[in-house]
Amino acid sequence: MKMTEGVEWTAHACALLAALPPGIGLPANALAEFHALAPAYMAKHMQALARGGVVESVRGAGGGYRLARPATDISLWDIVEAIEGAEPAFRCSEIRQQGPCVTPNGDFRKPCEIHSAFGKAEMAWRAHLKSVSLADIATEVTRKSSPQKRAAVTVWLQEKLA
Amino acid sequence: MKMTEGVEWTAHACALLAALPPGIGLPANALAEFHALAPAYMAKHMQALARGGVVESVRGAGGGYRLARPATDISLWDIVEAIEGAEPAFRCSEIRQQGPCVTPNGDFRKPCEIHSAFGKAEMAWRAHLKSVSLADIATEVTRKSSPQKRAAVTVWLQEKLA
DNA sequence: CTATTGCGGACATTTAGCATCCGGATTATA
DNA sequence: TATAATCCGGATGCTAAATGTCCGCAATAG
Ligand code: FES
Ligand code: FES
Repeated sequence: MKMTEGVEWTAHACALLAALPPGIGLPANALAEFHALAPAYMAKHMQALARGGVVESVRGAGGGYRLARPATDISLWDIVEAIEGAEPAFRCSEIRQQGPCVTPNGDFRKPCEIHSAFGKAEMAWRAHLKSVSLADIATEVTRKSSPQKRAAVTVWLQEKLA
Repeated sequence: MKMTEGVEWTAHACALLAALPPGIGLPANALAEFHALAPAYMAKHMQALARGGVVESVRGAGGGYRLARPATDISLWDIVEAIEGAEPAFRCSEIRQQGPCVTPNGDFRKPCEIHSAFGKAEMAWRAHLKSVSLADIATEVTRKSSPQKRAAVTVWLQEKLA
């Protein structure tokens, strides 16, 4: 039950993009640099985000990644889905259909109780992630950060966007 | 984000134990046989359940595993915790403390928004699993199974408990 | 004493995650 | 038009974890 590191990486990257003026983006290299992450691997993750429709890519000089939608319309679940896929963590291999006591006319149309319990738990998890938007996160992070921090970020951004 | 197969294996094994008369158990071999699972690996998982306090082990001839508590007091989360551990799936490596814009007096006592959002989602997931007991599952499974199936299980159990 | 059973460690195999690199395509800019 | 910046997808290697087996030891019932 471990989530890929890439989720933390890309969630923070998206939070940074969400703090930018709408339509403005950053190249993958800059997004990696901002959190001191491996640039090549970050690039891979950003490609996955683009395939998942969370960000848009702009190729060529001056290009980069920007949010594909307003930050209010992007949830943490969208990011998880793009990076990890939509497969449930609990994978049922229908072991109830195996063994010495399976009856030939066994009725397996009804879902397994265990399977559905885990399914519902996972839906609760997803629902919570869907309820948190990038805008929520970006505003909270900005509100909580010190003036020095904000200034440092502004300077860095001006250099990167120049 | 994948859960170990062992959770499905042991959850079904515990459901079987919950259907037995209180205090009665089965050896790991029988639990594996019932769902046609790899006996040696099932034994490993049952040891983990015992370490986690979900089942009790009885050594020696005629021994085996039985539930450590009434089935109403054992939840699916107890099983997940015993097999997978209590570590959250989302592991924050505090990447916000890295990069060119971190201020020396950065205040990282406040939790990261992203981190806490994932933490809350995971708590919702656990809460749902904690709300489902083995007794719930065992009664539902028994209720839904056909008379032939119940008869086959009874015969098999008599052979194993003899 | 012997057969049964759980316990823990060692070990091998397979799979998934982490990370890098490269060639090709696209585009702004000089 | 030439050049540099940038994304894209695939190939590749490395590491960690999950999967699965085996063995010797300890406990216990008969
Ligand atoms: S058969 Fe897969 S969870 Fe029950
Ligand atoms: S620093 Fe780890 S989730 Fe924000």
